[in-house]
Amino acid sequence: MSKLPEMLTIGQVAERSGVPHTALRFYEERGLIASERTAGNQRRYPRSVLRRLAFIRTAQRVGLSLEDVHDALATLPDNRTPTKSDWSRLSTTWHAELDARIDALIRLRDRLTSCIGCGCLSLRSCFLHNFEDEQASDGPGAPKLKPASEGGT
Amino acid sequence: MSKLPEMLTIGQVAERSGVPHTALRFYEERGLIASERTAGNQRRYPRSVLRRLAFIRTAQRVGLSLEDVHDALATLPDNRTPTKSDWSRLSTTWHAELDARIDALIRLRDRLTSCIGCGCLSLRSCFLHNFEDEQASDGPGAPKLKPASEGGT
DNA sequence: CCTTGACCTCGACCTAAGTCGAAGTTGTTG
DNA sequence: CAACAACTTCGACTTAGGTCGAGGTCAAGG
Repeated sequence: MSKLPEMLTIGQVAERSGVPHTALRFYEERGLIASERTAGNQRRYPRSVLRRLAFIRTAQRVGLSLEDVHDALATLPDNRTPTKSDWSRLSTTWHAELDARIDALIRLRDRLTSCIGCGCLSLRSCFLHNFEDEQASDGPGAPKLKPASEGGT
Repeated sequence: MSKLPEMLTIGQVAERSGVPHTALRFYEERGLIASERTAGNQRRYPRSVLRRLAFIRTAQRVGLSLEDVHDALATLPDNRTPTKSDWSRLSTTWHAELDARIDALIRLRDRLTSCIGCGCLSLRSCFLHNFEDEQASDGPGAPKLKPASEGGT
């Protein structure tokens, strides 16, 4: 272990993480990542930012908002590489979130499948037919329409 | 079964579906739903729009874009209540999509779990540690960042 | 007939998650 | 030290998915 540079420039981070430099500044503005500055005001990122970014991107891929991610990352320390227990704490939260999403997707898929498989030409008793009522029974005003992120507490 | 009204006003649809009337007009503009007009230019929706809306909202909940939904719904007939085979065709497509998403989520969850469970305090060999390299090996320029919709062909 | 509420269009505005370009500064290298 | 790539900020722009309000029309009841 000899030449691993301590701090990375924004360009290096962009290349290594696959995240555009514009997005990196954007994430920093949003408080998702942090950097130090050189005497000449240029950003220098610790290597740990790469792990943070991997986490952010992964979370996004599964449909979580940057705000959700921000909240989760807020539990990690800013100024040191996260320890196992830091990650563990975070992971536990996300595990539940992921479970919930997986569950919702599976239920949707299975209902769709069983409806189509059930042979009910009239669609009278099936999911697709009745779904409207389930929706309606949320009551008017209830669905405040955050379609892709019901996990955020 | 006597008094089911043939056509619904936008207000009725909004109430029954839980979708705000503003969104209904928006969806119509986007070609996701359709209406007829009265002599006085007011919208009248067939009851089947409720099923369409249920479908749209459900799809959104699992993270699909309105464009994806639009493409799917384009396979349904505009002018008659969809038959079983109409829905079946659509459902088949979505089944694959849902499977893919479920799979991605499960893999993420399990990797997260095994990392935390593995006891690797150094995080040296685990998912979170190595993930950055996976990301980087997509190559620069590869990730064009549609974080939540990699299913759209 | 007149009121009232539901409806119409249209354009402005909103959040999220960024991108793009201009104009100026830094850092590296011949 | 000059050149040039990489960096800086800032504001304008983008797409998706809508919301809001103004100003006008339609429909139903008294």
